[in-house]
Amino acid sequence: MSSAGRSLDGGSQVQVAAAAKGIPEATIARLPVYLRALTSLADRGIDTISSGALAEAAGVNSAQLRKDLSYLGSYGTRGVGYDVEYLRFQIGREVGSAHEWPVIIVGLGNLGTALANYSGFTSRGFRVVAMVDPSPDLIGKRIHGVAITDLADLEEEVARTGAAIAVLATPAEAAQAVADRLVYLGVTSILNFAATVLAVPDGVNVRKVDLGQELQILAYHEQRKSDDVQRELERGGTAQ
Amino acid sequence: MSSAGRSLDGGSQVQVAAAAKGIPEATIARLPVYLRALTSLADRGIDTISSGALAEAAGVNSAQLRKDLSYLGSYGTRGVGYDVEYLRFQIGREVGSAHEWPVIIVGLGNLGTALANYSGFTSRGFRVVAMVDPSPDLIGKRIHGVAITDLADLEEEVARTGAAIAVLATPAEAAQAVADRLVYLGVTSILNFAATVLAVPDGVNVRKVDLGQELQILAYHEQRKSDDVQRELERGGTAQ
DNA sequence: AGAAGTTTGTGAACGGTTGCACAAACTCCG
DNA sequence: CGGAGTTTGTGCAACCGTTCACAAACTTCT
Ligand SMILES: NC(=O)c1ccc[n+]([C@@H]2O[C@H](COP(=O)([O-])OP(=O)(O)OC[C@H]3O[C@@H](n4cnc5c(N)ncnc54)[C@H](O)[C@@H]3O)[C@@H](O)[C@H]2O)c1
Ligand SMILES: NC(=O)c1ccc[n+]([C@@H]2O[C@H](COP(=O)([O-])OP(=O)(O)OC[C@H]3O[C@@H](n4cnc5c(N)ncnc54)[C@H](O)[C@@H]3O)[C@@H](O)[C@H]2O)c1
Repeated sequence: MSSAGRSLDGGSQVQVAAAAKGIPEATIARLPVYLRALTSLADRGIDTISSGALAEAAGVNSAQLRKDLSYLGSYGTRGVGYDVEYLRFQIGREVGSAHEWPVIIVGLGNLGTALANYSGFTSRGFRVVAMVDPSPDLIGKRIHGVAITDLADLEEEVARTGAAIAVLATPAEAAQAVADRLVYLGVTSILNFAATVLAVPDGVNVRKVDLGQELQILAYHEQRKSDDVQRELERGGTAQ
Repeated sequence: MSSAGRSLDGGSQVQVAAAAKGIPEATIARLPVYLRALTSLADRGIDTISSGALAEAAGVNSAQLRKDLSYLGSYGTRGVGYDVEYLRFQIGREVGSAHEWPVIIVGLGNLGTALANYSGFTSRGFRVVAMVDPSPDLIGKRIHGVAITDLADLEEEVARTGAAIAVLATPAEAAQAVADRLVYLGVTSILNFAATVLAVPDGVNVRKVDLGQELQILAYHEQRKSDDVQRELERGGTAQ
């Protein structure tokens, strides 16, 4: 039960909910980066910026930035640039930070607790409205004024808070079962920290964050770097 | 100082160290996923698997899996499949989990501490050999037998441990300065958790993990889901 | 007002990634 | 031993994402 249309994930985090309107997935992934850069600029009192400067702040090519923004509309002025505050508003509206999203965290071990304590959450339009864990040691504890409740009460908590976004920080073995329950309860977005591939029906978006995977990608490149040095030494030493 | 060839990051995590040999970056990003699936299979006593079954476990298309593996060599047997243990060894060798990589963590607040406590680290070929933080409350504390040292001793710690991979979990404001020092000390791979764009010279690989970004991508899709419902209601109500 | 300078928005070319479809290579069974 | 069945490895075509390059639209200066 509950492993219908797949829509799995695996390395490339691309999966669309239904038939998309038009903005490419790659662009969507960059919008938050632009938003952060704009916020930083606004904080420093800058109110107009060119695509070149904003692109540099966001770490992308300026043509790419302009193309990305062009999917949202024509919010710049030729010969001038973009109004920081206005552009921020427009991207924010697109990304959905107009209203505050209620989020439920499942699993409050090492990682889940760190996430719950994280303040950067709030400033980006998310609020942790519920936290559940089966451990008696954790139930009742409060983080930022919200109490941890029993995993058994997951149903009530989701219903009570209306959270559509869940953060999964349980052991890998438990992740799929929890995800199934969440999906059944109407959760349609899951951020998965457990090192496992989640099967969810179509219409549910899953993004995974896998620290081990990231490190292994870095290790691969490290490996190649030392391989190269090795090869160079050999070439120098025993010149064929 | 120290912002030479850029090699920045921004949404799409693609950046190659030098001139790559041949394996596409997209494939490299999936190898750890395959590795994890193979380990899980091996634990369950399965010793042979077809591309179809492995692809399902990894959440990818079977043609893609076969193509990915073909970059490494011909490790399968037609009509049979892949030997789990052998394939695991081969991918592991490629990814660099043959030897254990020393890793230094900078910044041991909420997140850094959670990472340091994380055991899944070790099982994937990484060992936290040093942890530094400027806070007097943290210096001297031990996690898994390793003591937290003063940020001022960063130079000695990197030299002593020979770590080429660093994990950055400092506040965003401090990240660039720490990265500059790390790069100067010879660190060539950085996993960045701070919500900021790092500028590093060519030859240094940066991967970033940004929880806020991930949530905002999910929020975007949530937004569109409710937009769709909205539009449908309107269409039903005031049928033009 | 007109010319020179600046910067956006986008068509078009390019390069990388994915998935199909099928020959080649194997196993199994009669 | 030969034919049926299975599964890999890969050429190829479609797709997606990135970057170049330039006209259009604006500002500024004279
Ligand atoms: N800690 C890290 O830095 C880190 C990094 C990357 C990935 N992860 C992954 O994140 C997950 C959590 O890691 P952690 O270090 O916090 O582990 P942890 O063991 O500290 O915490 C797991 C928590 O989940 C709870 N739990 C157990 N069974 C549950 C269930 N069926 N439903 C809901 N909750 C349940 C436990 O009570 C515990 O509080 C793991 O899958 C881990 O692989 C952790
Ligand atoms: N906690 C999370 O769940 C979470 C999630 C996503 C991103 N982040 C990001 O990760 C980073 C760390 O988050 P956190 O919640 O652990 O913050 P934190 O404030 O709990 O920890 C930051 C740590 O960095 C140390 N530090 C301060 N200045 C430093 C410097 N110059 N060099 C080295 N260390 C320094 C501090 O002493 C502290 O221990 C932040 O950039 C945050 O935005 C955190």
